Amino acid sequence: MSRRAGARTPRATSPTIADVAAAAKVSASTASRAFNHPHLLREETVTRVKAAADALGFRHNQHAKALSTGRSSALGLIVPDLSNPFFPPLVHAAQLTAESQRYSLYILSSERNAARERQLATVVSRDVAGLILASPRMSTPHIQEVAEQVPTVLINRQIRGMSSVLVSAAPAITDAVAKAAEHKIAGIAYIGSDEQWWPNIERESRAREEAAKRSLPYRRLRLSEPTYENARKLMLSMDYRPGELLIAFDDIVAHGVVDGMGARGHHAPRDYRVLGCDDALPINTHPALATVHLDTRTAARIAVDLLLAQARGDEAQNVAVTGVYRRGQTI
Amino acid sequence: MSRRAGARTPRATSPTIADVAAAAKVSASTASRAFNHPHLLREETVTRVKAAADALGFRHNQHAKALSTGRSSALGLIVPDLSNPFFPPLVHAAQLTAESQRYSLYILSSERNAARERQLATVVSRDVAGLILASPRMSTPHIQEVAEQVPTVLINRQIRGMSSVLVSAAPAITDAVAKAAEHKIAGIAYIGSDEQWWPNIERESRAREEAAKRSLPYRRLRLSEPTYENARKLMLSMDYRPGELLIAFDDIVAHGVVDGMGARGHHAPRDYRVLGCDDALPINTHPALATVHLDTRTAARIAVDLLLAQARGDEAQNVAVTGVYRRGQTI
DNA sequence: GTGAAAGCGCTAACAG
DNA sequence: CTGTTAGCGCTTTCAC
Repeated sequence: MSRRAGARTPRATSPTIADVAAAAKVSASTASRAFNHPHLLREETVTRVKAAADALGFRHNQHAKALSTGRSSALGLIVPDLSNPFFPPLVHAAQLTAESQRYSLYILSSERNAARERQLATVVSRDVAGLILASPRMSTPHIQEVAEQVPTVLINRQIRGMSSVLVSAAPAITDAVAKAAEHKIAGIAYIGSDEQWWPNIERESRAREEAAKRSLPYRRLRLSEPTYENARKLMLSMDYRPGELLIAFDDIVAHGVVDGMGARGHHAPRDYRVLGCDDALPINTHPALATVHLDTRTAARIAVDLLLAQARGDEAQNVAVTGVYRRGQTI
Repeated sequence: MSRRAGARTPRATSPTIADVAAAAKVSASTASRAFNHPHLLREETVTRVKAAADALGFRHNQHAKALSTGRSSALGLIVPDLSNPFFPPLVHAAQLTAESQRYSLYILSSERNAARERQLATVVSRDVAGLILASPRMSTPHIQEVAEQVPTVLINRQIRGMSSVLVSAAPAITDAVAKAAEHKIAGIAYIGSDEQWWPNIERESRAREEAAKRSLPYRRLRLSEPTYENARKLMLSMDYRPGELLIAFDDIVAHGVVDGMGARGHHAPRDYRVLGCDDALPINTHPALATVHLDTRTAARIAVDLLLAQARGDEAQNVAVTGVYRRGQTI
């Protein structure tokens, strides 16, 4: 690490709406109205004010605006882990949607930690017009506490009376199992963490149901955290059952499975079959992983829309966005 | 997509500092001082005010605070692309560092688009106490324009007079080439985009220099965008040179290289060698990729520190954080 | 040490 | 249609 000195930069002071008003020879309220209620003004006045604003490079002070109106023009989005490739596209879509409605978006990452999640939610709830909790791990009472402070929308979690968007993998898991069952499958295993967390529960339940439906042996293999390394190691030591369909929590786990099994000399789809989930990795692998494609961008858009609707007083709504089975060579 | 109606949630109204003051039987100014200048108060008064605040669940209204003091307690961080695994750890570390200094952090993603980057910077610059531009693609004059509005720190870019943190891969590339040169290498190729963008330039320059230093043939293979698919396709059609060392812009490109070459029947390190960069993928692959590990968390911490220092009036500084060569089976 | 009063930049009644 | 006035919640001189 090396350091080297440099110069300092002077700071300009931004024009206020009073400056704009003066330049346009109107009062501050008229200038304000030109932006917020232009229909109340003569068209010529609006034009003149906006021209003056442009000339001065005026931008609203959002803090003053929020203080005055009592509502912020920012939304908050709390995600468990930006490093999980599931979230960045969701975040990005949320940001674009928010912007298109002239809101900005606070993105916060909770490190998959319920306590920190709650802390972030509490702190930010004071300053935003609404909050989106993506796959939250907080307790239901804590979420309700937050929702009392600020309009809140859930992604991948359901709580009575609250808006939510579920990104559902279950139907696609059913499709994948049907596909796998075109060959002989000896049983089904679900590989994920033990968490009581909606995405995990939904996927595990469906895996179990599919096994029951087909009278296949079912088992659940547990990971302390659903990481590549944990999955790979688990495969190294686990009881190998030829012809089993392994349903992994996500693509990261699935790749750990493939590599761990490979190290033991077992290869999909010859010796076993494996399904991933999310379809969000920046690289492909060989053999191409069968997975579930989840449209998180749509989910994010809907979440923002529901949030804004709720902030306007609309009722809570529940929406499900359904993933689709995406073929690969591992089934 | 299915919808179902639900109930609405009532909203509580937050206590103000006046409420706290009343509860503690002091004036608003005293209550304020208890938080901002406790040393001016009797210890007992501070305790009493804070107790009252806790009892009421008081949280400062950041908008009012920012308006009153003229400075926000939020920082902004603009990254080109959250979906690139290089950035989430950086973002996360920046967030933690900011929080530890009682700042919150606005994260914005520019979609690798210079115009949008500028727009985001302009809009947010009005509302934050400082701005970090990570690997910006904006023109230098545009960056300077932003820096006139708000304290700004650059990551992976250098501009005279501005603070910057460079996450340098070059020394590690030199190490990697040395390692590869323990075997016979027939030449060096750099595979990246054509962009005049610091990370790309730094890596390409070093690759070229290493070739010159060893009197090896050098070539540059161009990608329109540095994606997995582009790299894979390029490998399919490119002029294959046995024993060449391929230095990829990042790990994503490197994996495209490995897969494209694999499809042509060429395998590293037997037929060619390949180096990636970033070491941030959530999965490993076989053969394990030789890469450059970049400590983006440290870089982010330093960036936040420099930013806060600059906001306090310190001079601009330049810091380099150096990546290290990480062994793999592809060299 | 503490309180009273003014003001940050903006919006929203209320007049006219 | 537009200006005047008051006030959002907080900090900060300035008195006491």
